[in-house]
Amino acid sequence: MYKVKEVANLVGVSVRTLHHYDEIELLQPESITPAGYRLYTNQNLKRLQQILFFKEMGISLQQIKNILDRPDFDQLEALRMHEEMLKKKKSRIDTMIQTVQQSIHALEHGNEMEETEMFKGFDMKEIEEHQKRYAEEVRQTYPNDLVKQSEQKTSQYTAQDWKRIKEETNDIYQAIASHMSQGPDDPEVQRNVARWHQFITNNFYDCSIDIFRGLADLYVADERFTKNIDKHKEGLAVFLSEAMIIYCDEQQK
Amino acid sequence: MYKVKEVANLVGVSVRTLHHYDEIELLQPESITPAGYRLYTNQNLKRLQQILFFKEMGISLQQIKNILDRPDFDQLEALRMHEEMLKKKKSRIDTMIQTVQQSIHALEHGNEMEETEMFKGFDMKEIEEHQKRYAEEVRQTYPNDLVKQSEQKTSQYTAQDWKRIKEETNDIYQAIASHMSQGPDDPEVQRNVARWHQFITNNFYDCSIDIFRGLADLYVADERFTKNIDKHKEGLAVFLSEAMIIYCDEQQK
DNA sequence: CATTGACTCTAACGTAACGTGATACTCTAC
DNA sequence: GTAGAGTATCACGTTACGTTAGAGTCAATG
Repeated sequence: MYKVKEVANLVGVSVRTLHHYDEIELLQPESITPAGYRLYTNQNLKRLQQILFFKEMGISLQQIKNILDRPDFDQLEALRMHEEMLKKKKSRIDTMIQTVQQSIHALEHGNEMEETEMFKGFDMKEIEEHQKRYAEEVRQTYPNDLVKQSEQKTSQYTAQDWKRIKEETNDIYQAIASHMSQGPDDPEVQRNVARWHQFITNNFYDCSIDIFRGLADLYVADERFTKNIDKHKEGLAVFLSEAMIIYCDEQQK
Repeated sequence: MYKVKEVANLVGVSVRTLHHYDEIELLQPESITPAGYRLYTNQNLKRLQQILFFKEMGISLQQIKNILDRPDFDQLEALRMHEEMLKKKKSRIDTMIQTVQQSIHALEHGNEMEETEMFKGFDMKEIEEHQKRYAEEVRQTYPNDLVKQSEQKTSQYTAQDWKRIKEETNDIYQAIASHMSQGPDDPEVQRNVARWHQFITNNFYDCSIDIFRGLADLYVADERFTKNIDKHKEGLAVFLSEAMIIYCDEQQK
């Protein structure tokens, strides 16, 4: 069992960082003493290691939380991707070292470098590509059979069907959005989440509770979803996601 | 001559980044078209290269500006330090790669890693040390003879002298602080900056205009100075620095 | 010559991930 | 018993842009 400063020293982060991670429920201590002190275990440290690897990859803390909270999170697979990413970062730094050495050489010999040569290595494109790909893999939640089921159903939809679907979607989202101040476990919010669940099963595919839970993650993990949902109301995606998780917890009692 | 998007593409930064650098006077385009378009030259690109190297070192944009604006900025020396820093970053990533490989190995074989082993490489201490040392070297503005002159003078000061010096310092700072809203070129502000200049010469060392200008840089480049001065009023260090530079420009006309 | 799409500008709000400082309680070594 | 280190919460501040909006500019095209 470790106290907060012990963890901070061991790992090389600040106490404030650990407090922050606790606040956002990214890394919550295993237990709390009567005085309110945080106590961390080896299990916490393992999760913290993963967090730091993901951070090194440039993944946001919210996304890291979503990843680590997934029931099907594959630690070994994640470690392999971390290794790949670190090798890419190393390669980028190697390129930058070459650039700086060529810059030194050019300066010492009064030469001019090509513009494209001057900036080799700074480009974050390759790393950002990797981040994107990883995020893409992480949010690949749909089993193929669901995609097929959905495609089978929707391929027969008329424009009228889509209009109805869009209207009902808006209706449900607005109903949930208008109760954001009541909290995600508000009965009215939960009623509409149930509507949403039923709506997906009626119109797209058989949506089990586990799949619905995965969808909740997706709404915040995939910024395209987040953006789209937040068009109804700022912050709705996070709120809806939380409400869906509460709903799933209730259904699975 | 390049337009803003051309530079952005060549270098791998965003247009917004270049706008931002222009706004804070870190990288100002060589010229502006009648339509207000920014035009960059090869000289701008060279400075941008330096900026990106310093950014890679984790130096703040304000500090980068201070460094690059110094008349005695040594580009070759800076490039050498960039190389050194990049090698340290590479070394850190190598350590992290080893950590992740050992983590994979431990997981595959059902072993437990030592806590200290789990977090090797994450620690930014060595890199932060390097940043600090670099910042230290950058703000080493005092020639040794001034330090000696100051030490010679102040070694004879009594407690009464120090009391008087402290009071006069406070007096000058308060006078300047109370005119911050008037702008750094306000006559009253400039009068007190002259007082400050004379005060340093009277009490510490012969303070030439160039040295005074260097001191102005130091007040914002060295966060210990910044913090100390800002105790009088938030933002006073930056304001005083600007006022001192205006004063020096006036003196050197 | 008008149009259009890409590019450019300024302005301003928003954001993530903490740092920092204040205040008060807790714990442990001396 | 005490002092210093460690712990808690709270809340404001910060950096470095991203993003959006609205409007002007430019060059290719029909």
